[in-house]
Amino acid sequence: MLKSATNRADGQRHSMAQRIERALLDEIGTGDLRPGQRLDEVGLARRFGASRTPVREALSRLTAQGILVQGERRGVFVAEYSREELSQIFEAMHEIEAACARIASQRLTLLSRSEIEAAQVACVAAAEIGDRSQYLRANESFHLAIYRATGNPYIAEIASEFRRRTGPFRAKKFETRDDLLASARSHAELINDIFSEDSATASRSMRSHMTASFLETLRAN
Amino acid sequence: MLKSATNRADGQRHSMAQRIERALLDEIGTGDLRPGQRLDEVGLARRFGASRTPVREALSRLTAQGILVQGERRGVFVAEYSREELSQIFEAMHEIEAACARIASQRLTLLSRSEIEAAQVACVAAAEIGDRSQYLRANESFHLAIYRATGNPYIAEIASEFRRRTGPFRAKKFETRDDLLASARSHAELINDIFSEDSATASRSMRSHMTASFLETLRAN
DNA sequence: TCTTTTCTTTTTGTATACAAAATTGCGACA
DNA sequence: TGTCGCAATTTTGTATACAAAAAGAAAAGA
Repeated sequence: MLKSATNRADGQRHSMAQRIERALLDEIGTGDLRPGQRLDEVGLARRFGASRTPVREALSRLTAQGILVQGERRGVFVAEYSREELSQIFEAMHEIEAACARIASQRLTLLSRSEIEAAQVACVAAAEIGDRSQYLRANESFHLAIYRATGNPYIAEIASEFRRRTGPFRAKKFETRDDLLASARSHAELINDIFSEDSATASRSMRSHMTASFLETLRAN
Repeated sequence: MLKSATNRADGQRHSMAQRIERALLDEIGTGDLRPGQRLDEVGLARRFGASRTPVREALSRLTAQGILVQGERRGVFVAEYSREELSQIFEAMHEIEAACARIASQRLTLLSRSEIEAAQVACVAAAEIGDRSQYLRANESFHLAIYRATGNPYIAEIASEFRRRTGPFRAKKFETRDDLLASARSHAELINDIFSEDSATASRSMRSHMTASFLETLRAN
């Protein structure tokens, strides 16, 4: 097989290892790969038409990010969390999200306002037609827009990482169209409070949004 | 060469890749490897008496953690930050540290209190004899003890990561014995405020500690 | 002398081979 | 029937080989 960093039709110039990492991240995010599932190196290599080397690199990086965990004995698994662990992760996520909301509310620009609003429009649209996977994407854009609005890529990256890690668990709570609509309504309040440019209000509002999200997630898992 | 996950005299059972990762992390933390320095795969392989494969794995994981960065063109480098980037990183670190202090103050146990106190004793001892590298280690233990006191390994891990990332920059501000003593005195106040078990006080105190640390770091870099 | 082109060397990404552990399955023996 | 031990298989970690791409150096032309 040729070296993989080839020019692709889509113009992307990723290496095979990066492509595999992306693909796995995506499958985990959408819940396609379930927490606790074992990832077999040779199996993945066959699936992606590559050798074990780039698969190994992808798995290693995902492990370093906490998306995957190395089993005590054998194999790499999609990270799986107990109730206790989930609430610890959400506690940490609470803190980061609240900090993002606070900072974002202090640094809002016309651009970031419109990015957040645009994402919210997409959320409402997806919720109204009841398209779950479209809503998941729009919801992610919405939160990423808030992270970007902090103007701080480092805290934004941490927040995104937690979002990726909790993705498969949060995804479970969106079942019915009403779930989506309720989430979108919660966004609306959040936007109001962040756009108020009062950092304490923004932070408090994000905390309440996250608490609600957490409770629903716990119920669904 | 034999497979590397051998039983070692020190009882450690790390793979070669893990050992290389640790070693590099250590050298970066102590400032032995400078920000901006290029890490050559074959050179490292020779240095560690291994092949490129485990070196590659270590570099890949450190890159995923943001300790190293992939240069646009060629090579992996120790992450190097501009003034602007440094202040963004410290802003994020502020938030995490403040959250840790707040949570820790709410969840103090006898064990975590004594761990923090023990680390502080070591800090004072190192500062008094003016042993820089010993102080660096004791200081790290001190902050790790606070992170552990949160009872939340996830937020503790984020905090540790930021500490590792900023290590080479913070290290520069400890030059004279007086620098060490001043830092140790700052710790003492911090301990008081965290042990007061008033979360707002603890958080505020950590913010002021971090702000001071940041300003000194900026001056030194 | 400066630019452009071509050749050489280095570097990077991947494939494959192999050896050491660990796991599993099987059979012997109690 | 249960369990202990041993061989077969799988899995993991590392070494090595190789090909593509990029960087660097040297040579040719203006």
